[in-house]
Amino acid sequence: MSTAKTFTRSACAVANSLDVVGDKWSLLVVRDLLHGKRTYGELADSMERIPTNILAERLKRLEAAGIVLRTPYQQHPTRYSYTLTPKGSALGDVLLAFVRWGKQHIPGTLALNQGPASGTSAVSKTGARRVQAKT
Amino acid sequence: MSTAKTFTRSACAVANSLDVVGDKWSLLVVRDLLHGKRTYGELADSMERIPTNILAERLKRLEAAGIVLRTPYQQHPTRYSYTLTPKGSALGDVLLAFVRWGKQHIPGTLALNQGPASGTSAVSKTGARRVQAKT
DNA sequence: CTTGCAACTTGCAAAATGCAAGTAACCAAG
DNA sequence: CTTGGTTACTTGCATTTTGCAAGTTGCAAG
Repeated sequence: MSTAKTFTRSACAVANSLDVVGDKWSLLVVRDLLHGKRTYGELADSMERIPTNILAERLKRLEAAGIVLRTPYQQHPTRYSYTLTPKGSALGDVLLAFVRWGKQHIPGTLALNQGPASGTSAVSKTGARRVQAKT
Repeated sequence: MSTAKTFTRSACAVANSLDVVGDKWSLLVVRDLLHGKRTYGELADSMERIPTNILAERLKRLEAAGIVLRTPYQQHPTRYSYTLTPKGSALGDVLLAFVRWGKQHIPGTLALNQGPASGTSAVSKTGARRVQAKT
């Protein structure tokens, strides 16, 4: 039998990848997890201010897809921490491709490059002028 | 003045890339254009059967974003052909990253690798059984 | 017993998606 | 000159997905 799924759209790897992470938020959550964020609250506090209901739903979907892992890190008020599985970390290459494309073709955008475990965090900018971060 | 846009969500290159191509269809259109499809009809006949209203809207958005170029290829009933700009072709790297990730982590998916201009078209498979490519 | 988190859930209004059908411009037959 | 075919879209909804705000739960501290 192997894993013979019936694909929703086609057998194309791109189409099926997009069915999992092809929306405006999923990859940003993965980005933040790669950056070392662990708790729901940290994820909700991202620059892009993801709505909390969307965050909750995405975490469930990503967990169901085997991309994130949810584990309790505290007992009494049971709280969970979110981390990436190997499958999730592998999306780093996709993120990288987006970063390179964005930096080269969307003036003013920048990238926070994360070191997988090292914690190195450099900022690189592109074209244009300074951009206002929110106060 | 340069190109000082106000970003909708943040200055992050990933976030802004996703604002342009972060949906389930845009990158599939780019994929097909990389594969050499040129006309509206050819694009509409993709494996994934994109609804025509969505295709029309995406082509407009991608054109507005400087990713595709619309040029008339015939006069009397004026018909247009769609091609990728350099900015659009550069998305090939993102597509490639998705292909690699999908092939490695979504069993059964496959990739039609396109040669940018060479027309070489090899098929590589992952896991599962053989899948029918279009004739 | 009232606050104050942290982590979600719920209630809609608004926007995006998808399916089916319709339209427009032109050509070729009958 | 009327019918039919082709290509490229547009239009009309029904359904689904967003997004904003506010509410809920578990527990600890004052």
